[in-house]
Order: sequence, then structure tokens, then C-alpha cells
Amino acid sequence: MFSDFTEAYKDWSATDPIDLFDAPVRRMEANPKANIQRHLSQEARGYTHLILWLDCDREGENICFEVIECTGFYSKEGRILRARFSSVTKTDILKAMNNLVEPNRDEALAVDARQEIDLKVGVAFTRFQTNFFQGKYGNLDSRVISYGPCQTPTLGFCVQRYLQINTFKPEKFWAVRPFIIRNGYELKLDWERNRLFDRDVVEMFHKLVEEDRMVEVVSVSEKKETKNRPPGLNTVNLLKVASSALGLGPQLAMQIAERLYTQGFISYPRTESTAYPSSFDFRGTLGALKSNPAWGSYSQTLLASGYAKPRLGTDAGDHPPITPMLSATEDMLGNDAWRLYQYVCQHFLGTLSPDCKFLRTRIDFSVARESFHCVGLRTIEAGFTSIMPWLAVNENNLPQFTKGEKIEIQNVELYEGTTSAPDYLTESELISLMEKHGIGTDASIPVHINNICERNYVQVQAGRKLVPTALGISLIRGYQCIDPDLCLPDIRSFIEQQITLVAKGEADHSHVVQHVIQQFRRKFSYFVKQIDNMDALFEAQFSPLSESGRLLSKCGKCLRYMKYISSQPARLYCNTCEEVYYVPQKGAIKLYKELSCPLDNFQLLLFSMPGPEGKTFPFCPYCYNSPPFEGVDVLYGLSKTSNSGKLGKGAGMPCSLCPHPTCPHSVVSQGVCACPECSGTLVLDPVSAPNWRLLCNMCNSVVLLPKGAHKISTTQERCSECESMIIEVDFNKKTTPLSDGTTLHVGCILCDELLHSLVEMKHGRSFSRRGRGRGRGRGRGRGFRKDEDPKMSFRGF
DNA sequence: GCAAGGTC
Repeated sequence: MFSDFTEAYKDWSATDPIDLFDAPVRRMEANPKANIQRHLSQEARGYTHLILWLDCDREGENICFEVIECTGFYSKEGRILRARFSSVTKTDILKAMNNLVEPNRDEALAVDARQEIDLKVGVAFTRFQTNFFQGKYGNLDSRVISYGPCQTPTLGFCVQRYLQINTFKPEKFWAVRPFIIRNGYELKLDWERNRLFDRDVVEMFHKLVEEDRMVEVVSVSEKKETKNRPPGLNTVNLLKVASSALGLGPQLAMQIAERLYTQGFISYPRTESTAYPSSFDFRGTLGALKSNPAWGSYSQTLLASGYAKPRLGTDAGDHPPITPMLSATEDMLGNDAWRLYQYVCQHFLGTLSPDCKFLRTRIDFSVARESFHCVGLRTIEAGFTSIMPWLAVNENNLPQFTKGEKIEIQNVELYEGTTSAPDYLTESELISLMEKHGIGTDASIPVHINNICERNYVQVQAGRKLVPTALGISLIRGYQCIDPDLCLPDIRSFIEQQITLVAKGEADHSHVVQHVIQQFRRKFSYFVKQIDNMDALFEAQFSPLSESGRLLSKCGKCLRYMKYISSQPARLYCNTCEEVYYVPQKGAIKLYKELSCPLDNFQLLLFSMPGPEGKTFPFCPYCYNSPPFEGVDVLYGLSKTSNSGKLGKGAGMPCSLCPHPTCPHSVVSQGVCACPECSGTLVLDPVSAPNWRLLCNMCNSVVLLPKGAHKISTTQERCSECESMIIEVDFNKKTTPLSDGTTLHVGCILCDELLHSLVEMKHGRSFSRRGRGRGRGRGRGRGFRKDEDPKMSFRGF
């Protein structure tokens, strides 16, 4: 199920985005074809108890109530119960079965609240921004200028780093670096003051050290230190490693992980937990890996000599950490999947290995009353780093020194350096920031990152660094100057904190939704009022529509050339009429034989999809944007002979009445209007405007449509008089001659007398439902040929 | 065409 606005609010041009805050939201079946609702209700029939086994988080609780609704179970003491479990092992399942609880409605309501808030806020801001900027600038390289309480702060992090880099002022610094020679090796000593920004002062120290020429060993210390083995692997850590070490983006990494999961090689890859459940079968998993050519012997050693108890980690109560389930080799998986699988295995073995132990040696020196030191590192026990070698201690062996000994300085360097700006944010750093601020979840973090890339707000550069684009920077700087809250991570925490009140039963669902929506509505209207401040940034960055693009084809209204703007979304702009006409996306557009559309005089264009196999079809830019008839979708024929060629919703048909012998202008119906006479499809005849008529693409029957008709569709009803199909005609509110303004009228297209309101049809008349009767009654042969005078009409309209 | 959250 998913939440969405009702039909009336789906039209971008007909809805003022601010009205969306008060718009009704309904829940729809996400995949109606799957008939999950019906299936659940059928399965539930005849049973007395319902036990819900869903994920133990708020979303899972929400789905519990969806299931309850679908099954039609009514709540009666003890009849609907919830199993709480976080891993699918025998012990956990039995434990959950023996400790059933009631599903938690408050938690489910909190999810409903979040859905409604996210939907309204996201869609309202997105539509407003898109309409405002897309209608004004030509080279905005994004189809949609989206806003979202997760994606926008995600972009905010990238832009914040960009601004730090851009405003960074490098500074010079200096340091004193004495060198000594020991056992034939030169050794650099680090200054206790590290570095100073005053050259004169450092020069003074440099001079003092140089004059002294002897360092004294003040102390020699040795400390045994530990590098901890990692806790279990969760999703964000897998994604960070995938990005920083394997060069795989989060979206791709998740796709690969999902495939490994469905193929049975790894456990469920979406988890926040790093703690293994107490019931986890470590021996079983190690056993599964023991014959693996890459780390079979390592697993065997752990099995034989006893594995270390894993670190505690955190238990988010969702799923166990990600672990291998089956042994695999590179040949079985392919390169990228293998590398990811390899990491999962290495990490798992690492969690069961001993910690790494190493010795840190530190020698402190003194010269001219200044302190210097050097540090040496030596591994004592590699532990888990032998299976995760990239985490090994960077060994640095120091020669022997004795306290009190004096050594001659070889050389004293006066080091000069410059501070440098931080680098662009890496994907891995971004994931950490998102996790830290609660932006997105294990499953949605990759989606948000992908979103800001796809919308052209950032680009991924070498080393998986995220570099914001001019559009991304302008957006964030715009929010920063209008209402910084809009791009700060707090916007997400605010929503989370509010819905948590609902989840805990401390606040009423509808009050919280109203309160939060009210706040965002205020922010929205302030944003709308202040949009000029953001626009000033866009003006400096992008060029107005009138200055973009190249002249391509003639406008049918003013007959002047329009400009083709090729950047996404591709469109035509008429400078004189100040109108925008969108064209099919992601393909090449050129003029089509200098022919014009018989409907509106706009010059026809030829669209070619990319690639050698790319299909080509002609179209009229005006009709493409304003279908002459609702209910008959206007798409254009692929070619004169391509009745079967699929494009979009329907198949193409050449125009049969067009005055141009070579005119490609054709219309495709959605297939809802079947010809009453034969098995053909009724096609809108473009040259009949404004007195629209439909033509059958097979037998050329003619159907005249009444004035003001706005939408047509077939019913499954047949006329009782003549057996032909009945067409429903819907009227535009503006043009309907009827007093109630909305009544749907129905008429038989062949019998003159049938003309009734829907109410009359449903209650006052009966229609036969006998299939497509042929040759019976008056229907047969009553169609009009195109060369006849079709006097038949819906009289009375 | 739009959000974020799930999901094989």
C-alpha cells in the first residue's frame, strides 16, 4: 500500500501547491495486479486467529494493520496477535510464538503520520520549485527540481563541504625538524609544538636547536596497545566499505548485496544491528566456509582452536548482522559480487578473530629546552588483521635508545608548509553523516544519494567524491538565505521527534499531523514569498529561456521560429508567445520535411530514440502537449505500416483523412473505444476539429461527438435497440449545457433516440450483456463511410 | 513529473 493524493490533486497545472497541505490523502494498493488484498482476505477465511510475523520496527507495525485491514479480521480480545522476533532461527521463532503480544497501533499511526507529512511537504515544494525555475531558465539540467526532507539535507552536506573548500584561505606554517642518524638510518624527530604560524618565532627556535646541536634522550616508553576486532557488519558499514574500498556506489552495492542474498550466499543485507543474536550459529557459518579455497583454512583454524567471542555491538532489534551463508568462489559470482561477498566473509571471520595487539614505542628528546619525539609501532599479534590485512598496524621499527644518552643532530630543517582545504565529501563520509543525523535508513540511504545524483545536484568524481553542480549549489544557497531550516538535517529529526510522540502514545495522530503540516505550510508560503532571493542566485548561474537553445521549427500561432532547448527536459520555446512545448525525452529531434500539422499549423518534428535500433516517429509539438481529446491518448504513429508497432500506451495508426498525402499525423487511442461495427479501434480524426469525430481504423465507420465532449470511453453495455456498443461521453464542466454541470451522459452512437443521463441508464433502462452480436438488429450496417454525409449525431447536445 | 519507506 502507498499514500497518494486523489486524482483532483495530481494535475500539476490545475493545483496550487499550497492546497496540497490540506488535500486528502488516500491509501492505494501498490500493485493492484498482484491482488494481495484479495489474496489475504481469501486466505483468512474460516480462521479464528491471526498472528502477524512482520519486521519488528514501526514500518513493520504499520504493515501489521494493513494486513489486519485486508483480512477483514475484527479485533476481539486475543484474536489478533503479533510475534516479535529479530532472526529466523528455531529458538527465536519458538520464543516469539510463546510470547505473542498485541500489535501496537500507536507505532503504526506514527508511520501513517510520517507518510502524510513527507508526501505533502515533498510534493508541494517540488512542484512549486519545478514550475518556477523550469519555466524560467533554459539550461537547468534536471527535469524535476525536487525537494525532500531527506534528499535536501543530504545535498546540504555535499554543498556545505563545497562551500568550506571554496571559502578556504590557505595559510603558511613552519616547523623545526631535526634529523639524527642511528644504525645508519636517518630519523626525523617530530616537534612537540607541531607547527606554528609565525615565521619569526619558528626561526628563533630553529636557530636555538641548530646552535645546541645535541639531543638528549629524555625518556623511552613502551606500551602494549590493542586494536579491536570489528563487531558484526550492518548495512551502512557495508556501504561505506563498498564505496571507499571497492569503488562501488551504494545503489549498486545494495543491488549486488540483494542478489547475493536471494541466491543464498549472504544473510539479509538490510540491517542496522551489529550485535549477533545470542542464538547465532557461529560454528555452522564457519563450517559453511571451511572448504572455501580463499579462507577455508582460516575458518578451520577458528573452528579447531576456538573462535573469539564477538564484540557486543548494538542490537537494533531488526535483523542479525550481514554474514555469509554459503561458500562461493569468484567464478560463481562475477567480479563485483565476488569482491562484496569476499568482504562479507572477511568481516565475519574478523569478528570471530582475536584483537590485534601491538607495541607502541615512544622516544622523547630534548634540545635547547625544546621537546621532540618519535614513535615506533610493532605488531605482537596480528589477530583479525591477518584476515583483514588493510587494517593491519603500520609497522615502524625504531632503533634502540637509552635514557640520558646524547646524540648529535645531523641537520635541522626549517620546514615550510601551507594549510590546505579539505577535499570534497566522499560517499563514505556522506553515509556516515546521514547515519549520524538520522537521515534515511539502511534501505533508503542509497536511494537518497542516487536521487541527488540523478537530479543533477551532485556528480560522483574519481575516488567516489561528491562534487555539487551549479544547480545543487544554487538550491542550497537559496535555502540558506530564505530559510536555512529547509536544508538542515534538523528538519528530519523534527519530523521524527514529532511522530515518536505518536508512536509512544503521548500525542494524538491527527493533532501531530495537523501541527506539523501547519508549520510546513507557513514555511512554504514564506518560501514562495521569498523565492526572488533564490532566483537571484539562479539568474547569476543559468540563462533565461529566451537566450537558450537553437531555432528549430515554426510556431503554429505566431508562425515564427521556436527554439529547441536540448538540456533536460528537452522542449521548444516560442519567444513571441512565451510558451513552452515539451517534446519526447532522451532522443534526437529534427524538423520533419517542413510539413505542418493540419490541426494547429505547428511544424512537425521527427523524434529518434538513441541507438542504431532506435525507433523514429513524427509528431506535432502542440498536439503532443495538448491532446485534442481526453480519454483518447494522442501518441503518434511509428510509420504508415506500423499498426503493430508499440509505442507508449498504444499502437500507431496513419491518419486516414489528412489532406497531406504524406502526412504522418496519426492518433492512437488507448484502446478503450472499440468500434461498434467491427473489431477495430476508434481513432480520433485530427482534421475534424473542432467538430470532433471518431473513425474506425478498420471499417471507417464514423462517430460524431457532441460539442463540449471532453472525454470518451466505451462501456461494456450494448444498446438494447441495435446491439452496438455504448460510448460514454464526459463533459467539461465549463461547456456542459446541463444544470448540475457534472452529469455523465450516455448515448448509443448508432440509434438517434438514445440519450439519457447516467442515472436513467443505470435505473431506467436495461442493456443486454450479450457479447458482440453480429448481424442482429438494426446495428449492422448502420455505420457511415467517410465519404457519406454523417448526419447522425447526438441530438439535443 | 513530485517524498520516503518498504520490498525479491
